[in-house]
Amino acid sequence: MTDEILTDQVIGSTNGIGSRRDQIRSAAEELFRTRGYLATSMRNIADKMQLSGGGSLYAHIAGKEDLLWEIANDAIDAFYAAQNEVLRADLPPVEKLRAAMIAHVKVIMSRLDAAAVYFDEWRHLSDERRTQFTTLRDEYEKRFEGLIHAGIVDGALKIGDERFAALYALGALNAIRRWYRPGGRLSADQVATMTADAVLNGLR
Amino acid sequence: MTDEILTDQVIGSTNGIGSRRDQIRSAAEELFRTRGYLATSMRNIADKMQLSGGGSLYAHIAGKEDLLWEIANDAIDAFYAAQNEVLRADLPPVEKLRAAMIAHVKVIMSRLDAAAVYFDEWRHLSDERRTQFTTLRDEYEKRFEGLIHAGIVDGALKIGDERFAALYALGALNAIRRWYRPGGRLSADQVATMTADAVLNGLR
DNA sequence: TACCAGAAAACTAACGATTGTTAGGCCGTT
DNA sequence: AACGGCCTAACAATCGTTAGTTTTCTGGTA
Repeated sequence: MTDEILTDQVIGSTNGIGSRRDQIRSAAEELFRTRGYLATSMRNIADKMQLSGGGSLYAHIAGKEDLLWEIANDAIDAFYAAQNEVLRADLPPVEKLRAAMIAHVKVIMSRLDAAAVYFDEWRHLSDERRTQFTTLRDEYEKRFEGLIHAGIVDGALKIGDERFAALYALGALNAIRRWYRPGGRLSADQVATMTADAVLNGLR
Repeated sequence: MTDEILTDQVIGSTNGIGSRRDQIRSAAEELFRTRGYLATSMRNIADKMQLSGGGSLYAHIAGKEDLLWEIANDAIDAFYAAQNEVLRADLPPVEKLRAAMIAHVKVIMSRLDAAAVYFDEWRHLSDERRTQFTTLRDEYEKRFEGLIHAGIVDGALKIGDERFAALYALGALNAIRRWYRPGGRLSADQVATMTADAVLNGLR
């Protein structure tokens, strides 16, 4: 959003493997998902980076919560970007809803670590940041609900309760992160289409 | 299981409002859901009980993790009890599956705090207890999958992938705990039947 | 009813461990 | 020489838990 952040991102991406800071954030992402934010210590992150003490990390970051905050924003950006692309497309209402659901699920499957922060660990953000986060997330979900509304108006969806339909749809989609793992029996494409179709059939 | 425990339960239930130990467990349940297990200190629990220090709790309990363990088992027992009642009934396959889904959702809605432990906080159990927990939970979900299998064999469900169907169904049902609150616009009965029907229609 | 002994519950202070974070020094590269 | 990256040690705060003491409750005796 700000010039500051944009500058950081450009500088950080000058070498191929990602800046040291990005590496730290990746390590934190995985630990935050597998153990949880509070159960992950700075020394755990340092261990994963093969550093011998949590203090070494502070040459690159300002604090533990900053990592959580950056990951949460990363996830939000990914969901918005995928959704915006769908919203720009010229499709009939139900097709657009289906595309949005598939896009949503694909973000989850391609970013399982960040998704864990987006769905669970965000509550450990500071008060101010937590409010910012939920505001953006609620807006995202509201746009999703708008697509369902359009589908009902269009007549393709017969479900009566719009609010329930949105909660049900997002709940069913988000649950994927609990069991999907890359390299499993079903491909990401298969999981995405099967899930989106199951939700759509459920609302018809 | 042991005489000890049975005696405790009998003694603990002699007064109307529940034993002090039960009150502590209730307070812990709510805090574990709203803040998370690791973010809840013994002093937080004591505060909620209007006690002036975490030490006071140890006249009634052996340790913090015991609270988590008891709540997790409580939740497991509730799910099993509801499922067993359905399994005993003499119903056609799809009706039985539908009844099991409704029963499952109703346990979640009537025990939101315990459900949070069942779905999220259990991972902070000790290694041994965590293994015991997941074993029981997996068995419960396997029985659920059996009902879906029966529905497919019966011909009422047309979904091809049995494993996916089970994961989708449970995921959609479990998501309810994220937004349902007692006293809301929709009654528990409405939410239960609407959700079960949406899932069934999705698998047909 | 008044009393008292024993138990149960709660209070307070302290413990060792772990937490996030800081500061100062060391080493290799530029 | 200067800098970035890492190491080590230490800090204050907070954690679960323990121990010792005091308060409160309970039930039987006078």
